[in-house]
Amino acid sequence: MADKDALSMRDAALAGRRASAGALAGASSPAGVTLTDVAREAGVGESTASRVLRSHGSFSSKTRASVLEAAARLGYVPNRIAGSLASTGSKLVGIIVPSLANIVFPDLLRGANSVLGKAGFQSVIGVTDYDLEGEEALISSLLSWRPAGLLVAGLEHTPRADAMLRGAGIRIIEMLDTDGTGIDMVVGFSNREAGRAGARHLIARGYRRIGYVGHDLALDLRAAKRFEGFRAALAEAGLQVAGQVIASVPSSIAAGRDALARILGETRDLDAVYFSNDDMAIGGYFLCLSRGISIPDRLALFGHNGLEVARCVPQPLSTIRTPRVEVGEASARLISSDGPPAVITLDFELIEGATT
Amino acid sequence: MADKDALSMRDAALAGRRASAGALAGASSPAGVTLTDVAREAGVGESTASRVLRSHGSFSSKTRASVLEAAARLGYVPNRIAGSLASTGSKLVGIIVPSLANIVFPDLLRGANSVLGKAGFQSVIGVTDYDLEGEEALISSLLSWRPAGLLVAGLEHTPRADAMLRGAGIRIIEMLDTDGTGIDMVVGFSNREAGRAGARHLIARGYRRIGYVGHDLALDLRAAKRFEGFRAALAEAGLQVAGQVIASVPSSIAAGRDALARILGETRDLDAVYFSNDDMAIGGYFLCLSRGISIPDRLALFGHNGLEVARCVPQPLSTIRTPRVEVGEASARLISSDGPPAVITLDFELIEGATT
DNA sequence: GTAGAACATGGCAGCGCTGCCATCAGGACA
DNA sequence: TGTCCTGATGGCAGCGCTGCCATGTTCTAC
Repeated sequence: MADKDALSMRDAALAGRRASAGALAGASSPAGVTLTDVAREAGVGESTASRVLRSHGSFSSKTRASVLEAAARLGYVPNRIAGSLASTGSKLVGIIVPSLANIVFPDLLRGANSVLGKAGFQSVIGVTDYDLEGEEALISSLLSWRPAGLLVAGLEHTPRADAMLRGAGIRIIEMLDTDGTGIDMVVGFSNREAGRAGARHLIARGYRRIGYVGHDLALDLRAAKRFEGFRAALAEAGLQVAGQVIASVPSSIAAGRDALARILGETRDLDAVYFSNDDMAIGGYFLCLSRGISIPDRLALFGHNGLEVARCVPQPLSTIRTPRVEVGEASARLISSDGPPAVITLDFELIEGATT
Repeated sequence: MADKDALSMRDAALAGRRASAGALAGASSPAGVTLTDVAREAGVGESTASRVLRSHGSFSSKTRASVLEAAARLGYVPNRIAGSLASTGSKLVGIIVPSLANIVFPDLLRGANSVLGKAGFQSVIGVTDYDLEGEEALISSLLSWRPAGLLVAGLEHTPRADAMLRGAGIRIIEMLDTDGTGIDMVVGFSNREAGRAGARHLIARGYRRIGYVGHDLALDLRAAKRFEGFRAALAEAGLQVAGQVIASVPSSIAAGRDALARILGETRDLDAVYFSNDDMAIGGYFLCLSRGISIPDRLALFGHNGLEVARCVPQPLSTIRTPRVEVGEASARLISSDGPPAVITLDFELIEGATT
């Protein structure tokens, strides 16, 4: 099927090139065609044309045909700015994420966007770079587009951002974190529990000198919560973090590799390392490969997220698969819901790979 | 100007902080505060309030203070829908990409979004899933928001999409591909040349039985162009593709791993494999690690994109670094440019890793 | 054959803002 | 002292569409 589609697409595309030039030349103005023009051309009233183009209300099939034809002939492109103003409700949905550099957030976006698209919404994105002040500015900016709803990653906001969200009068969905109090709807999982699960897994496998390798926790609040849960679970088992290195840069494979190198230099006899996420862990894994450190015999590695690369390395990484796409999808579905505020907790899954 | 705008808004926002809590309770509706309300509250005319809030035109500093204070007190959120309609020009920019699953496109988005954000634009995204019909629908949908410009990945479109783009009367930037004819502005690099460069590199290193491992070329038109260039360069050297496997799924690490396994089964004595991109190549690399196939002695690998993971594996992948973020940035900068149509070619860089 | 419902349609007032024009107070200048 | 210019301000007509209401028109049931 894919092949056939693609083939016909290609033909279509090629044909288009040739034909396009002449077509629009006839139209008076490029994007300046209004509903009034269409109505006049079709010989009907504005309201009727509007009804036909929105398939809303009643009209005869003859009218329908002539309006549609007129619209096509003029190359009419509806103006949703005007439509939204008139109907006071914009089919836009704002999505705010801290970063696009980590595949986690594109995954989230992907899930949300696919559901939103099908429901006729348009996603407007904002990237905070893990800066809550920036988030505040984005919220204010997005709100000015009078979106139908707002999806925001995380539960932490500045006081003003919080106030704006509460006062916005639209559905607000906070994503990826259930450790805290939400404003309206919350969709995610407990990072604290994820951290505990990782720790318990390592403990159950008999590891006792467990180190932590992380990235900037002051910025990545969810990673900080995992670390918290991780430490708590160690404490419950009478253990403590045997050593830690926290890179002061965003998480990345290179950062994980370098940070593991550092912790191995600083802390003797580690038998396992818990990483703030899979990017970092995979970096650690590569370091071990390079140095010939035997995994998991001499060192066990545990990550978080369940990225594809972590599943595909020769020894699949032990990690926790998080339902990122699903969180996006579920969040998007809530935009048009009218129920009371609620928290939706999706399960994460501990993957017992070959690195523990 | 953009900066000044932002500044005054910010002031307003800050002032609002303090007052908001109590004020909002008093305001009739949460987001229902209009410019008229602010003007009345401040004891000035609408136009004056509008001028102050946009830092546009002249007004006394006393007026400025009272308008800002009134806006803050009422928790005013400007309505850009109305603003855009009145000024016939929205600060929205549409960005259309084929996918979010491959980090290449989030990278592109990231570059574009960072520049656009600073210039006061809001990104509206659309994901086509590599489907040109879907792209057409998205273009039509995005155009209805009367964006200031549209960034689209790729040069190939359906005839209708092509016509819509040409007739939109806004800046259209086609990205990531310069092998073909653009509509307005084009920012990217030659995938064909990238393919040739890869082939020439392998040939120069003495490889002669070179295979190709790719993913669905009917969908990923740029990968197809690379393959084309790759074959052309081989032909110029009197060689041909020694064998090929094209996965009928989107590119992924797993797909690359499996496809390399297949080609090794099907084609004897390959000494190098050119992959459609780094994801696929890294999958191949992991297969070699698992099977103990010595790289590059028994098999050389070459990818495309220069992903982080490819740089961090024990033997850095030989590949071509593509300026994805830069393409996004450059494209975004063109949105507000008013020059004539042009093509901006950014350089890719061949990285001689350890796998060739 | 006719009331009443159900369909079809057009007119028009906004949605909240911006852009243009008109107005008016001062100061510079001859 | 009068003229002109500049700065500061308000009034108001739309931007293009939707929602409501009014006006036919056709159909159905008795």
